[in-house]
Amino acid sequence: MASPESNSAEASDTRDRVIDAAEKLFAEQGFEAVSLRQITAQADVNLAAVNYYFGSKEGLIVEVMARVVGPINERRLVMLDEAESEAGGEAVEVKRILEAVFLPLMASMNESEHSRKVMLKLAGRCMSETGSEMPEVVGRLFREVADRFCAALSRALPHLAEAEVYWRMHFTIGAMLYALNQHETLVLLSNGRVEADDAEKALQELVAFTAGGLCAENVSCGKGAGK
Amino acid sequence: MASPESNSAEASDTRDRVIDAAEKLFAEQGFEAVSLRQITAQADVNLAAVNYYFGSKEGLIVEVMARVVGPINERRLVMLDEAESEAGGEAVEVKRILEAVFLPLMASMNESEHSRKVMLKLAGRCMSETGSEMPEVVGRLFREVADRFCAALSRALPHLAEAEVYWRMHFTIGAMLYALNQHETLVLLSNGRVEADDAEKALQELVAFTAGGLCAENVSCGKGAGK
DNA sequence: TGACAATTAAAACAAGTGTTTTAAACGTGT
DNA sequence: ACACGTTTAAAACACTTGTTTTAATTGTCA
Repeated sequence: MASPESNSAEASDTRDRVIDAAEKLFAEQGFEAVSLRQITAQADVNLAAVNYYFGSKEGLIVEVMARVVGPINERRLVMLDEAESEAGGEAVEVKRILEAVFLPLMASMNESEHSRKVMLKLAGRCMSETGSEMPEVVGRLFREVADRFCAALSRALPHLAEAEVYWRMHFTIGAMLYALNQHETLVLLSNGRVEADDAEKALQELVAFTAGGLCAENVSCGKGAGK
Repeated sequence: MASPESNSAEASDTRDRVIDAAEKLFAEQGFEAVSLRQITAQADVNLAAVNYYFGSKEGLIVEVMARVVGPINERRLVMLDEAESEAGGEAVEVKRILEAVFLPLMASMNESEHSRKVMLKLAGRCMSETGSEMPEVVGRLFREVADRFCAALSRALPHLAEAEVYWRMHFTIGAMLYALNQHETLVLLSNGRVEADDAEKALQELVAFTAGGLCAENVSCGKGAGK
């Protein structure tokens, strides 16, 4: 009768193995595409363990996402705090805001060996899936960071109307997620001119592009202005 | 024995109804999430009709995608052709290249009444789904346009290395698709500061942002340059 | 009208899903 | 050593999926 979820301190071997396997498989194939039987087979664990430990498949998804995205968002807020206190009362410059968004994600990719592509695709997937495919609980994990960074951007870009800040922040997220999610597509499409696994370069390009987009005053650019 | 797919000229009522229903449902819920029973019920048609006319579910997906995305890509190429011939031998300016990418999509949203959100979500979905969820045939629909626009951008942005053009084009696509796919999220997140269904404004903001990103030389911007 | 093909309809199929149930094994504290 | 709660194991359940099969119906041309 007692729920196994209540004892959080005790480490169950099979419980962790389930989460590890789920993280890997979710990253590779998406939440819906992966079956509990795949997960439990990968974890070398009985099928019923998932419903025993997590209540349901959705419960497992929430657990996995929280473990992956929680630390990243924490570090994002820390970096933004640091930048804001360094700036005193002044607005933080756009470049630093963007780095506070991107760096923690990139860093967590380099932490563990296998986590590189896992985190990458998982993070990308977590927002490319819409509505019903994505438990609302997971969405809530991002609400706080989104609000904080929106406020910071508004201060850094006072020449933009409030709605424009939201638009551009939206585009920024899209650029980042698509870059993560479809990285292989880029490597393939560029015929090797873009190297795989060059996280350094990716971050550099991403910051350059999104900063340029966020700070843009108008669209006149390159060869002469429009007629 | 004869395959019904061979007679393309004849218009079968139920065949069209299946495609219409599938387009709507795929747009709302994604390719995998929609079952053939949902589609045939919506179309008021027998279940077996799908396999009869399209061979399989994947065959139906290809048909739907081709019908939606084909005309859009054709118009994109036409607009790029026009811009290039207008420019003579000169490079087309970035703003016009971007409009050639975005305008046909926006325009097709305003064509038919119901197609607004349908096309929107469908187009967004067509690239946010990765690998196995997306038949390779559909991906091929975009190969030609991608190559043409990459070449145009390379000419318009000669100061960028080739790899950088690919990176930034990638980010551009990401911004566009995310804007389409997660538009409701933006409306919600902005607390009404961003209005729904304002395609005009969306295009304007998208062009401004992506042009700024594509043309960016460096990331110094806003309040003072980085330390 | 009769025959033959194209189309629609209904039912069944085989496989896979998440979940639940029922037992067995394990570990721990008395 | 015994009993009790926790954890694993195996099977079954109820349901949905895409696909096939089998029949009935329709339409068209000779």
